Amino acid sequence: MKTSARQRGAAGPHGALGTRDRIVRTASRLMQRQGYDGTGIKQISQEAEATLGSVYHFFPGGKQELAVAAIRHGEKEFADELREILDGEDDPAEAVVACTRRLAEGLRASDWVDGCPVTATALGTAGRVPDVQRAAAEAFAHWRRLVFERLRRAGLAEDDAHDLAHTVISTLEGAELAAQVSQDDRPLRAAGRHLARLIDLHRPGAARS
Amino acid sequence: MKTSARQRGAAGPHGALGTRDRIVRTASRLMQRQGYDGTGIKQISQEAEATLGSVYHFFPGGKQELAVAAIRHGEKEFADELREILDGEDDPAEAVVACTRRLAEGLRASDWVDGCPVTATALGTAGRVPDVQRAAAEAFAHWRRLVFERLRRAGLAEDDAHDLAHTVISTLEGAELAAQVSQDDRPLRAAGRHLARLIDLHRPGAARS
DNA sequence: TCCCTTCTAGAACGAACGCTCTATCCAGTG
DNA sequence: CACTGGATAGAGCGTTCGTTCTAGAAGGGA
Repeated sequence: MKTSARQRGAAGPHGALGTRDRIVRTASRLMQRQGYDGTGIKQISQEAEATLGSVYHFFPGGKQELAVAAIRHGEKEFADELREILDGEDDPAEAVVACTRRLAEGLRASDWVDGCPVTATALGTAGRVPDVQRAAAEAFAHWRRLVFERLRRAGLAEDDAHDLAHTVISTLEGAELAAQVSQDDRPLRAAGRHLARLIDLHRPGAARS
Repeated sequence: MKTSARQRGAAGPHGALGTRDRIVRTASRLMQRQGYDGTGIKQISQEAEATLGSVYHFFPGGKQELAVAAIRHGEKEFADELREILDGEDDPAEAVVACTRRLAEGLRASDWVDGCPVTATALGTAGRVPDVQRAAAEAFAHWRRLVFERLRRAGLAEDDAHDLAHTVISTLEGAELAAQVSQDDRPLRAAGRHLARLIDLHRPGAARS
């Protein structure tokens, strides 16, 4: 362990994380709430209990490189959660409903402030920062693949699973967004019910319309 | 007409609009692409061919008041489009598919830059600017009501229409977002197919699962 | 004619922005 | 001990931010 001996108080709200990790996590959290342009490097360095020098030491590419790292961090975090929930239920439809519940819990617990960690960062930079947009696209693709594999494991046909994975991710994102803006979890609950019904419709042996 | 005689060249890309209208439209368009924090008052005034004095004359509340006006403008614009599309098809499921097609066309035409006019503005200010968030929530509610009324007109039960309106708006928003980030209209096409199937399921006389 | 309101015009302010730069600290190596 | 290189520290750069302020220009009513 190279840097741990150098932690000053070792306390603070950041545990025993290295400086780089603290910066990335703080950047991810702040950009999730305030977007790319709304989050300053100095604010990140302060809340991460790092200094400006450290930020530019670890991210010579500046704010853009930091934003990419923040998006990738958010992507992995949500991917882990998604995997856990999807694998925690026997029925794929119930698993998706559990996802909507988890998203609603997270939103409510943060007073409707912490939405999708990728959306807010990516949306404010639409096209202006190609690296950020590419990282965001990869995040969506990754999450979609997790849903796709879960649906395949439940026996759905490849084409059906592929299309449904698209709609599951889109609807989760949109419902989380609508819930956040409306400060109301009804969009997420409706999304859960409807996605479950869509998945059931494509289960092997289910009645096709 | 009070101000029209005062238009300078009357030319420019803004037609014969009044100064206030030019400012609102420009603000809406810029915030749609760059978000709230990414869009400066000076940029708005320049692109609107107005001056800072004019901006603060019409919007004494400053950037926040201007953002609220921009969101309301975007809301009305999309509401008109939505109403037109929903009324343009006999079948409600086909109408929703037409919506996804229109969204895809708009995105592609702008090189995947112009997404939802409300989302980008509202997301960057999550909770920080209550007026903006309230305006965004009203926009979503308004669009949802349009879908709800269309579904009711097609004979759906009130509860079904209510829940479906939620999911239609959420999924349209999410799929537009995913399409924009991925620069690919597949999310919107999948969303259209699945939403249509959901609506068909709830048509009066349709087989219930 | 003069005044008043409405609207246009842009200089100027303090604050914050992203970023660069130099200086310092410390563990490891010889 | 001196030297090295990763990491920390923050003053300061030029620019832009949102906002304020004063001045002027264009009709309408007296």
